[in-house]
Amino acid sequence: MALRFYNTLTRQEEEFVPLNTGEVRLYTCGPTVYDYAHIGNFRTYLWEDLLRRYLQHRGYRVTQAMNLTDVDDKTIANAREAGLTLADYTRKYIEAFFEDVAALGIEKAEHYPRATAYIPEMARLVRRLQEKAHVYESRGSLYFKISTFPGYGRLSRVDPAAGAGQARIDSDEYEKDNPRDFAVWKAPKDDEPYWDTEIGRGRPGWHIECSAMSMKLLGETFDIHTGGVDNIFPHHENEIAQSEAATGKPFVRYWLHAAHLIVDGEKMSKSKGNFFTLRDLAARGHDMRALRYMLLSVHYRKPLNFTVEGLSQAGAALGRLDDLALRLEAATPSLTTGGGDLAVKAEKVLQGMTDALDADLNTAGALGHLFDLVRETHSAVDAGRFGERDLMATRGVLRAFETIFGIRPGQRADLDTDIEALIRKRAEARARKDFAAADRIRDELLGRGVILEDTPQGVRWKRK
RNA sequence: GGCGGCGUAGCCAAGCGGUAAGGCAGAGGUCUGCAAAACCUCGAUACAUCGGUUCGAUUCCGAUCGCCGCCUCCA
Repeated sequence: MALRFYNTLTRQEEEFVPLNTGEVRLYTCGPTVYDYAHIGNFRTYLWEDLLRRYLQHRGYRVTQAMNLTDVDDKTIANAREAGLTLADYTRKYIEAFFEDVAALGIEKAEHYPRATAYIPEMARLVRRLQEKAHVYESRGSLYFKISTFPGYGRLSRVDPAAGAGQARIDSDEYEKDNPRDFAVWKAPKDDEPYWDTEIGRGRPGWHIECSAMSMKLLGETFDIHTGGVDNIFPHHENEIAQSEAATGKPFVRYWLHAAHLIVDGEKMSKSKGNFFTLRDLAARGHDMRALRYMLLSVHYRKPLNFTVEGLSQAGAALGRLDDLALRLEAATPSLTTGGGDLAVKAEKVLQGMTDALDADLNTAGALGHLFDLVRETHSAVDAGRFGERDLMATRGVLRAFETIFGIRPGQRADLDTDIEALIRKRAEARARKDFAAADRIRDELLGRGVILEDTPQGVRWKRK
């Protein structure tokens, strides 16, 4: 089966064929570093991580770029408020972003271009647009004239001829010819950072950043560009206009967009008090692995309703995978030869998972197949129908889950030596049938977050 | 107002023309010193509502209701 993605450009699921065989160039819209990223942002970043991992699993070499927008209205305003230079202010949130990325187990992209490091490239792109008469000046700023780009609106399906809706009626942006024309270069102001470039002094517009950096790092036509649905218009529409107007080439072949995360059924917002950063959740003791599992278990194009109950359900589901992995870690096959029924099942499950993920990254479908195998594996081990081949095959499926979903089943912190000593003491107590003493030790360990399970093969432990 | 998405058991969530995967929670049982874990059994005359197309619709079409989003440099 072929890998297929839903392409926003065509509003259809299409077979994925990269420009160069075996290689995928991927641009994922990253954070504006004016504050901590919230879990809605990470829903998107996590899905992009899955996309990257799955492409790799399918044998593609991936080159990914994720921008860090470190100059825009908000970063400038917040830096001023904090009494810091723009660079000092954004550094803090760039560092925080990478801490969060690490906490969630997101693979690093090949490139994290900062907007302020690509100003000359942006100016050059604007220059090209000027040369082709796509840009006009107004009050010292440069605007892209959308009427000069016939394909405008193809991605978002907005009608460039129609007015921009009632929302902007009272805006004072009357210096534009058309309300939907957008700034590619902003006039310098005394109290704002600015750069001297070949097109003069000023700072870049938001959209030009992504066009300039993506084309510089990935080429003027590349394979996949992603972001949240809110980016479809105006950001990505404008990127297409600028890039294709400048180069005369198709900009991006596949546009993929993730639906939003909502909290308790409502849009997340600071005023509603339902706004969570990763740090908020970690501080409340929530498990980042469970969060990762939860955010990945819902198909990326469906709205995801985040609730604390949902997070704990995700933790419980993940716990089942952990339990299986721990059991397999300790397992000795009951049949050194023979068995093999489960190995056959495992092959089918792996195929089922691949088919599901091939179909526009259907993670929920893939997990359904995985849990079929979980149940049947336990069943086979219980029944003693479990051979060497079965063990290998089952471990193989768990490894595939680990590389694709970025979650390692059975992962646990190491035991302290004094906890190990307690576990041994309890085993001795049980051996002499001193169950009262054994239970005391078990309770004590539970209080320290260690759960014990007595199995025919001996004591197993895991962290709560 | 324009454009787009979503509505499946208590909760989460696949499926998208042939009669409802999976997870969590719950009930009963097996196993266990007791637990835990695991396994077995049990759950939607039914997929928001109402029409239509069809031999047949959760799946296609239309309408209605509800929710979410974009149209303002919010993933």
